[in-house]
Amino acid sequence: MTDSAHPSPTAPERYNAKDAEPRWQAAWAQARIYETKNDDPRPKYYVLEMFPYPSGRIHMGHVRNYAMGDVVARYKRARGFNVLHPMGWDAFGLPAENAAMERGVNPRDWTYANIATMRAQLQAMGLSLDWSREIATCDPAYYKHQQRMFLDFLGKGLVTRRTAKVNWDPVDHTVLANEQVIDGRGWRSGALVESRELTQWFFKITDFAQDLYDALDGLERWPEKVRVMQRNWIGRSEGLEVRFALDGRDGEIKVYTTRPDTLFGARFLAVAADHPIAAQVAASSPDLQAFIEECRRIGTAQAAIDTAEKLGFDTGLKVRHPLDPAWLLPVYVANFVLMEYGTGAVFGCPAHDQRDLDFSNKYGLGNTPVVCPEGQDAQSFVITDTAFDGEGRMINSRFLDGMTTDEAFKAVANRLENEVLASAPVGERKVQFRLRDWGVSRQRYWGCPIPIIHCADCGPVPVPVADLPVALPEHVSFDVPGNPLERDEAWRAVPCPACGAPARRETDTMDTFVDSSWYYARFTAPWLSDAPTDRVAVDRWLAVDQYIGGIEHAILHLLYARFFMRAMQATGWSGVSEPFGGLFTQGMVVHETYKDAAGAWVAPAEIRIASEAGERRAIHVRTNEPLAIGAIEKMSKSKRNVVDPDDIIASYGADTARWFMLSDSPPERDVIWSEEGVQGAARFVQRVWRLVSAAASASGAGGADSGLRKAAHKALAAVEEDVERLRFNRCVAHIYTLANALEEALKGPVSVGAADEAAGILVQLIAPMMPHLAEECWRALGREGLVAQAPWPAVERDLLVEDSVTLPVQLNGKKRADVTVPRDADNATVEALVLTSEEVRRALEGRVPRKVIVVPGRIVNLVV
RNA sequence: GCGGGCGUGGUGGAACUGGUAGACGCGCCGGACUCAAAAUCCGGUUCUGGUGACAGAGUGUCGGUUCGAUUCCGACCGCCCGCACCA
Repeated sequence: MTDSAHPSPTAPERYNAKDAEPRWQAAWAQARIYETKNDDPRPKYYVLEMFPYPSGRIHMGHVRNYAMGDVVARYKRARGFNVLHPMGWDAFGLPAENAAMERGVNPRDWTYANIATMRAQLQAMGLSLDWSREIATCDPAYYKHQQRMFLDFLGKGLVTRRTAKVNWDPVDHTVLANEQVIDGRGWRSGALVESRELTQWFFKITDFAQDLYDALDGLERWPEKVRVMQRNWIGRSEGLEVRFALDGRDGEIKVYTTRPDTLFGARFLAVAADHPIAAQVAASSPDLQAFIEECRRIGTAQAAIDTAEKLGFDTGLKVRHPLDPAWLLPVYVANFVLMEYGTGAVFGCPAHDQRDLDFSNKYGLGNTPVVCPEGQDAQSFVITDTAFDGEGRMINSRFLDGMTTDEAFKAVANRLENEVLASAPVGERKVQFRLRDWGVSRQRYWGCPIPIIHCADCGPVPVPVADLPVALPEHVSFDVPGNPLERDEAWRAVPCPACGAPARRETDTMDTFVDSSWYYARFTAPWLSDAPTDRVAVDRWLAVDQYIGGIEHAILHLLYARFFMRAMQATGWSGVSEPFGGLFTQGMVVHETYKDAAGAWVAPAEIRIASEAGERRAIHVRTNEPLAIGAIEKMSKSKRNVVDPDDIIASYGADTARWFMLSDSPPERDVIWSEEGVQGAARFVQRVWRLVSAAASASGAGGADSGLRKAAHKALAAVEEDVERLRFNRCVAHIYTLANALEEALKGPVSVGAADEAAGILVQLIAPMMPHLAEECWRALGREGLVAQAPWPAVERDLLVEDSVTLPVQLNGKKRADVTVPRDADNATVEALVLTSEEVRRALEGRVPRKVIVVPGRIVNLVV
């Protein structure tokens, strides 16, 4: 350091992150200390952050995510675990194709260039990653195994091909899974999705619906919020499927209901617009045909559903009530009935379902209340425009009258299961799920090819395993919209593996969520070329002990991965069914927004913060123009409130960025990135360096050092507890407290031993968060080797126990005094000491306590 | 509408299973060092009254349980998130 104009002989040098960080990164890489061996006998710990899409550059969200994971990895390593902490790239996806279309680059070249940039950025963060296990999902060495598993799943009946109504994204020109449609719009493009009938490959996630639902209860280390979301998405319900016979003609309509108890309240039947019965009637009714088309038109625009009125069309058909063949019910086609759920038909019970009531009131179908709330007089119980959907006693329901809703459910189910219509039971108990099968076909180039060959004679034929991978053709053009694979005749034309006749390859590729559904399993043995997984390795490492990522994957990725593990288990590629034992969803990185007088957004890099009359003001660096400070929002290009990690690392160093990320907010909440906060973190980096330097050169001949030792071990114990629970902001607070104590101690006489011990503990406590600074300090203290390899220090429990304890004394719940008592004094002794205390006697003003409550070690309350 | 969560100083947030509310950081105010700046250090910082020790009030609002409530219960107000014609 020679940049100081007036170097002081006593002032220690400033810590230079720019010099130290690359130096320690090189030292770690050279010692290969983060490379993990599968045969290491120590207990395993698998920590994983959701791998990034190589979009070009890392952003602050990545910094936060990976900083958290790295703290856990480094801490667990110090605690003696064999830690697996790998990194890879979720490398297939549309942005690569968009870049190809806009700039004429090859998607592969674009992706790998981004990977190179982002890998360098992650390395500059000093993450303790095992780069020897790096994988990219666009590598044929990866997706070949995915194709293999696709074929295995197909063999097990877990993959099917069928024609179905699917969500079509007109902007991205591809199909989307149900999970990828948010509020009727594509999750990436934001375009309103359209409904199209296409032949698609599906993963039969519904085969595991019950297990995926039940196993959520066992995921105790997942946020409750995510479990609730998955439960709702799977949407389990128990009910009865009831067959209604058509009157005056052959046929029946199947209805699924969760309320068979209300069957005597039925007033009508309604079927979906695309129900077969509707089509039959429409064949001879142009009016119904027009109505069905109207429903379809409205139905495609999901957003219209909220405002859409309940509309129906009377088909003229009648069905017989299953509990009374003489009772006829009209059949409507209704716009609110979904073909996709249940049987596509419902029976309408207006009194006990709001939607049915609205419909009934509109078409004058009336209602019959059949469930009377407890405590309500049955005679006067009338429904007008608010349906009653609670529980109660059955009324107007013949043999059910007087039963509870539960009893009535069972009674109806039992009777209809034993009633016969056309040689089959009228009713059947069924469990329904909202979850649909996962459509994985995507009409895009930059994805994993589906390993199927279509033959005119043999139909879809699996590609033989020996022929895998089905690799993407390298030279493709994007000058025409759509999937270039469809136009690549040289790639498409292949002989049928079954009969040898000329055939053509499947041109759809797999949803990129397939790629990310098993990468964590691949990390356990990524070098394997002849199989997706090594059973010994995958069974040993999984489940991932701590998975960290954004809440936006609560359903998508986290549900798909749970399915995929089960499918891998069914095909022998894993012995484990749950991929992630512990899940943590971190909050976003947000930032203030700034606008100039003209209303244009101004980036944080272009402003400085000044304070005038005690008020924060934003000033434009170049023009000195005052700027309006706007709302705090998620970092986004459109609001220009983005801070580039590279800039922060260049000016402050990675440790400062990591420390600030971890310090300011609880990790599950959003963190506000602020210039003041970063500067605070940078100040602390220098302060630690100064303190450690001072401790290293301390030469005091002893003194009252037990306070310092206590502070060090208290901080150590507290950090242990909080880092285990990922409460990094509290770890930071404990570390500050220790730094304050050390600084205080170094001002007076202190023993060299105590100062050295406390400084050593301080360095080890910061090491998981600020690894480079910690190494530099470790060396300054004269310790051997790398702090990254040093075992975690042991807490001396004796130091945590105080000999005497100062108890607050309350009078009627208000604190009036402090009284110091021996630690192990019994309640009577404490009471005596308190009552003789001068302070307490003054506060009592001669009154005698009616009651004395002593909570050992905590508090004393006197009631007067 | 249904489900989940949250309301604490100027600010981000602490407070273990009911036991000293505001730890720790940021900001701000005052001071020291300096020709000056940066850096650093010292003191203060919930509100009200008082020079002061101290007194009173205080965790969205109202009520309850308790010796004692940010914490438990009830009602209400506000905010955030998820789902939403699911039969």
